[in-house]
Parts: sequence; structure tokens; C-alpha cells
Amino acid sequence: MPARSQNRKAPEARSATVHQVAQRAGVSTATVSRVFSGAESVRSGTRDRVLTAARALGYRPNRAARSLVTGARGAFAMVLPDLARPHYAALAQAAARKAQAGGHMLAIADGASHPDDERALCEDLARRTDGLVLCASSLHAEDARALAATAPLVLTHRRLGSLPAVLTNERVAVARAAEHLRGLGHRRVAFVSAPEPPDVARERRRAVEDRNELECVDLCADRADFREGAALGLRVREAQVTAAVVFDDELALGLLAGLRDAGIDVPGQIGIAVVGDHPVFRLTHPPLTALVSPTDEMGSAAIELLRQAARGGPEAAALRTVRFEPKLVVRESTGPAARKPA
Amino acid sequence: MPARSQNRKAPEARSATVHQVAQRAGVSTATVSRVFSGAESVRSGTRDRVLTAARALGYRPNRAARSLVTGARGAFAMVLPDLARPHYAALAQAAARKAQAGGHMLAIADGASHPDDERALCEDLARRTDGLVLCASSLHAEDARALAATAPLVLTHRRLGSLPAVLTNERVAVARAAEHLRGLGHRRVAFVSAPEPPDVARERRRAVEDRNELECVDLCADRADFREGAALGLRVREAQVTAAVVFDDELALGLLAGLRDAGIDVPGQIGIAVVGDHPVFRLTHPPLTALVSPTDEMGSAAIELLRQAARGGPEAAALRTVRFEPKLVVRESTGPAARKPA
DNA sequence: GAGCATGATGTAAACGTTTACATTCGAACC
DNA sequence: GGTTCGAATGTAAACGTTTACATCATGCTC
Repeated sequence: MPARSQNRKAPEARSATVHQVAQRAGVSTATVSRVFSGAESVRSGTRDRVLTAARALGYRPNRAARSLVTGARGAFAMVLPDLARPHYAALAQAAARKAQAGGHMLAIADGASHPDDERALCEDLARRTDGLVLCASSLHAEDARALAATAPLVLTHRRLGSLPAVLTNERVAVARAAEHLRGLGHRRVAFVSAPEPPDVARERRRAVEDRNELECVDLCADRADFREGAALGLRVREAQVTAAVVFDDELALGLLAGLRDAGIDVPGQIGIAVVGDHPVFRLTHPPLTALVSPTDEMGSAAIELLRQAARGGPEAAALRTVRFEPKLVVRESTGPAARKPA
Repeated sequence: MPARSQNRKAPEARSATVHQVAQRAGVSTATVSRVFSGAESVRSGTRDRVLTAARALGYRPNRAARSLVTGARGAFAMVLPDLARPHYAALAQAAARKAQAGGHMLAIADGASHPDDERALCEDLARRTDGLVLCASSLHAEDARALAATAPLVLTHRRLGSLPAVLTNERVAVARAAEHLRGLGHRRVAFVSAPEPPDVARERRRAVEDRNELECVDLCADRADFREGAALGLRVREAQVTAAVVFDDELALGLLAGLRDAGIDVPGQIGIAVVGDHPVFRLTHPPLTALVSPTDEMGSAAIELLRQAARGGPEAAALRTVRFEPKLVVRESTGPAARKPA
């Protein structure tokens, strides 16, 4: 049931129209339209007359009318799992700014907990906007494909068929983390993550296996949140490792708390490196070593990709993937490997 | 220069129209419209025929066309200073969900650093949406008034004339903080804040003065960020207080870091209580005592107010202010007052 | 000076709804 | 069996743009 305004706008509330401007400037509506739509050729004298007439009347083109004929809606939407997580907030912030700079609005839709909810949500959004950025989407592959036929789509944190996507280079992340730990003398480390889209998991696994200089233990939390992370403390200890690489912010914060509660010294007994970013990493005790991706650039890139996809039409949304390389920020949660595992 | 799609949508890309549905169902377009617009009276038999015809054709009403005639745009916008701050992210999250539940989109616009930028931004948004939520807006009073004549407006974190607003009850916050500290034996405390809209500052001052059982020292940071907070450490020490009440998340985190760097024990020598909320408060060292407002409810309330204002028309946006009372969450950054100030 | 590009402008038909207003159709009433 | 009345439906005019297509100057070439 769509919310609708009961009362038709009072006539004075509505802005002037092309007709009024045209009349005042002594030209046709077509010319006015051309002036305001940009590129078309109109003599500079006429343009000026139109512009001053428009200014005098306080004219601003009516978006709805324009939409009706062009089909462009002047907005994008970003669908994300949880805006309360700083990483997504930062992504949304960057995307909003980029969209804004291009004259688009960015609608945010958060909390698509269930794949079916998300599908319905996206279908709706697809009709109201010019394209969607799906962050860490839970959509089924076939639903995503169907949706992509409807509206331009860009994914983040996940690959899906040949849809455009912005990703962090997991392989590089793993490599950097491994290199860092290896350099500190670690030989056996835990890789901690939450369940993730198959493509990401696969890529990470491959990256881990490629690097055979480290002995790896996989640990998988049920969910990517603080509590689960904290609960993981024991399992990490039992894994007989000297360090853990954690693939989620919250999980890492939880793990840190969990280890400290269990009386395990970080980094003395177990080191922690996080793949991710969170403003708090520098404030924790100890501050967390992290592999941070350029969130701002990623948000911006998502919009850029979306704009390209929108311009090319839905079908031209060919595979165009942008990968960002995470940067190693060494803080105090990693140090020389303990002589023997905790 | 608005971004526009170059290519007119292919005919098959567009959805079915009322006409096609009407024809298939053997009714007039008016009837179809009535079925989809909700309330109007249409016999259940006809409604069913329309509905099945619509389903068969995959019909979905065209928003732009509807907007054109009704004037409703089906979206709200939220303007906020910095989405990267968890407090605003949470607000946006709640607002987005609430808007979504009512069939609206929520556009976010962030980074209106300068009052003039913000004005231009808001003017644009006012024309694209059904109403604006302005969070901690930097708008000049007269600009805000002018804007309010244009579109429904709801403010948060600030009062402005008689515009609807959602606020935290500063007086209660101050009272609770004072009470808490007083109970722990504190007699002289610092009140730390960043420059703020005059109304908030005034209200806070009054609240502080009302409570004469505490000796108060006002400290004002140049900006509300971590760095400034950290720099404040010295000034707090010099103020000869046993505790500080900080009116901003980032500022508080900074102050905590600053004090610890200066070797001052928290809460042993100086206690800290924050008016605000941040998921990290529970993770810092020590965890921070805070007066938290129900951010979710505030975001939700903002949308609710906006919806009311939108329904009533711009002029009916009478004073309707919702105040939320912060709740005291005692953690470890406050304790018994030191014998003598740091 | 006729013919012809070329570029600027005008005309008018969409775009897909909603909604006053008119019409129809029964039923209820006298 | 005509009125009357109300509910259900139809008719058609907006809503404010954009944009094919037609028109019209204007200057250029031969």
C-alpha cells in the first residue's frame, strides 16, 4: 500500500513550467527544454533570454515529467546488510557523495536479512531508481540474474556471474597477511571467517593454499558478529596457533575481547591481524594490525560502474570488475611468534 | 548538469500500462487506476478481473507518471553531517527502515560541510523528495525557514523556530550525569563539548546551572573529533576536576586516549561520562560510562514526524517536538572521586 | 540568383497516471 | 411504474516534459 499525499498541491506551490518560461522568453517550449537539457544547439542569444526568463519565474524543471518521458529516474539505490557496521557506512558515505556529485540521489535500503526479502526489496528499488549497488548481497544467483535484466546492477564483496563488481583482492590480502606473519616467525596460523558467498570463500581458500609456507587452520564462526568472535577464543587456543587472521571486523573485535578475557596475551601468546577496517582498530587494546581496503574508493567505484552500466543499457552490463588491494597497517596486535602456542 | 540516459528505453523494457490492463480486463483506465490507488470504491468482482489482468501482463504502476499528477515523489531524504560517525549511521539505518516500511525510499546526503553547500543541497533535495530530515544541520535560521516553506522539514539534534524536531533531552542527560557523579563523591567536574547550535548550548547551560550541587567547569573543543579530544587531556587536568562529562562520542574517545597517554588513570584520577553512544564504548579501556539516547527510536520518530508534516501540507508543520530521554549506562570509566584532582 | 546544405527554432505527439465530472445501473421508495 | 438516490464505472482533461519531424532562415557554391 503506497503512501500517497491526500491533497493535490496548491497551484502556487508548483513551480513555473516550460510553457510559462517559453511565453515570457518569446520562444517555444522545445527551445526551453533544449536549454535545460544541455547539449542541444541553441543560439546563445536565445539561451540567455530563456535563462533570464526562467530565473525571473523561478523555474526549475519538473523531475517527474522528465522521468516520464526519458525513463531516467535520477537516483541510484544501495542495498546493504547492516548500515550500523562502519564498513558499510563508509561505503555508503562514499557512494552517496559520488552519486551526489553526478546529480543523482542515493537511496539506501538496509536490513535485507532474508534472501526473499532482499529480492522483493530490490525489485521495488529497481523500478524506482536507475540502478542498484548490492553490497554483500544474499540474493540467490538466479534472482540476481533476473534482476539484472530489469535494472543495472553492481555488486560489492561478491561476484555473481558476469555482473560488474567491486571487490577487495582477497588473494593479495592473504598474501600480505601471510608474509607479515611469516616475517615475524609465525609458522602455524588460524584463518577465521564467517560463512560467506561461495566465490569469496573459494578465492580465499585458493590464496591460502597457494602459500605453502604457512600451516593454516580454518575456523568458521556461525555469524560475523562480536559475540561469535568472543566465543571463538577457545577454539583458537585449541588450534595450537601463534596467530590468527580474521576476515571480519566484528569477529576480530570479539576475538580480541574473548582472548583477553581468557587471559591470553595479545600479541604475546597469539597475534591478531584483521582483513577489514574499523575506526576502532586504533583504539583497542592493543590496537589491531589490519589489512584495510580503500573503502572510499570502493564506494565511489561502485557508483562509477553503475553509471557506466546505466549508460550502456542493461544488456551491456558486461563483466567489469574492479579489485582493490588492501594495505597492511601494522599496529600492536601482531608481534614475534610465541615460542610455543598458547 | 543533470545526468541523463542517452537512449530512450526500448518499448519491451517498459512495463504494461493502465490502458493495456484496462483493455484486457474490459474496464476503463480509471477503474484500473482506482484499483491500484487503494481506497476508492470498486466492486470486488471488477477488482479481481483487474488484478488478474494486471498479473497476467506483469503490470506495475509507473511512479513517474503517478508523481506527475499527484505531486508525491515517494521518497524522503536525510541530510547528515557525517555518515561515518556511528551515531548518524544508526540514525540513518533506523530512518531507512521506517521509511521503507511505509513504502518510501530514503535518500541520504552527507557531507554538507558548509552552510551554503547544505542550503543548495537541501533545495535540490526538496524538489526531488516529499520531505527532509536535517540532522544536526548547519543551516542558517532564515534559510531553514525559507526551505520549510518549500518542503516538509524535520530537524534532529537542533531546534529551529517552530519546526518539528526530534531531540535528546539535554536537561535530563545533564541531570543524570550529575546525579551519578555526585553519588560517587565528585564535587567539581568538567563539561566538555564542541561548538554547537545555540539552542542546544543554551539548554545545556541552563541544565547545568540548575544543578547547583556540582561545581562545573566548561571546556570547549574546536571541533568534535578524536584529535581534539586527545588534545583536551591537558586542559582537563589543569581544570582540577575529578571527572568530565563529554558531549560527543569522538571527543570522549579522544579524551580517553589523551588522558591515558598523559599517564592519568581513568577512572582512578579522572572519571569520564559521555553523553552519546558508540558501539565501541564497551570495548575501550576502560569501557565508557555513557548516557545513551535511543538512536533507533529517534530515526524512526523523525520519519514519522516527516510523514505527518507531509500529510498536513507544508504550512501545517506545526511545532511538534519529540524528546528522548537518555539512559545511564554505567561502565568502568566512572568510579569514586579521587581524593584530590589529578 | 538558383540550389542546397546547415543550424536554429517551432509544432505537436507522446510518456502513463489520476481525477473531476458525467454517465449508467440498480434498488428502494412512494 | 416512475422517481430518486447512491454506488460503480466511464470519459477525457490535465500533469510538465522531451523529441521526432517539419519549417525556416542564412550563408555558401556554382
